[in-house]
Amino acid sequence: MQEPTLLLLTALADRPRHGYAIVQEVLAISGGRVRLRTGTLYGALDRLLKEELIEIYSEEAVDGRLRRSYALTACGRTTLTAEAERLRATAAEAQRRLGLALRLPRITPKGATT
Amino acid sequence: MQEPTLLLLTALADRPRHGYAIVQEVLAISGGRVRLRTGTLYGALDRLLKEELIEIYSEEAVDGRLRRSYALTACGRTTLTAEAERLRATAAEAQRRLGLALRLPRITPKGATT
DNA sequence: TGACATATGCCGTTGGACGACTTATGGTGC
DNA sequence: GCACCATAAGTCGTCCAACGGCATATGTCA
Repeated sequence: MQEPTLLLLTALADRPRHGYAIVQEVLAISGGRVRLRTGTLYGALDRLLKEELIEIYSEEAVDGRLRRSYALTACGRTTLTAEAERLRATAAEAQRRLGLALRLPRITPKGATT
Repeated sequence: MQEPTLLLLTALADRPRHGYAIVQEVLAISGGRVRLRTGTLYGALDRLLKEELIEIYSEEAVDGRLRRSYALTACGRTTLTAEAERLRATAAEAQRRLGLALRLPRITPKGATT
């Protein structure tokens, strides 16, 4: 699972949200770093609905325009929990290894002037 | 940055490694979950060389066959550090939100028999 | 009136990951 | 002696998630 998808699920973790609110929430979660494109958003929503990780929570007509809100399914919650744990472990291992780094002699293959 | 790439950089975080050793290391780091295909590996190595996140550390001829080993550059190390921190923060936020989950009434949009 | 936020959605492109394949050596077991 | 697996490096075509751009519509504020 890639970051945009994971952030999307995270945005639904505390409560259901509609499309535009998801974009705002992902922006907040990621500290302004990830601005979901609507192409990514609705593509991902369709995919996640198909995979039954999310479901339509409500459909209201606001000014004759459909407003859908989406929620995590139980399966989606389980998946997000697992993904978050996997991510945490991967990040921890990377940080551990960065700390372990050996101070190796720097070989300069092309005879660069060091 | 996607997971395979991040794991590849992580595999180089403690010391230089050649291609096959990277595959083994990524397998270990990920707890047997991620088996890098050689297509992914050499594609990523080429890309990361171009981006100067990694460099060729040594080239020895073993039995007339070239064996290259790759190392993180300073830039690669910085990037990996940043990516790991970003990942850690994302995972933490997901876990926090999973804990925050509201117990909302379950709306069953299609009149499903609960 | 024009700009911007809110809000939903489609479509074509791109790029990273993937699966399958090739080549080569050395060791282990039958 | 031969088959099979581990080690080792690499290519190529495909696929799909993400992306950028676009269309559409309403409400609000200057």
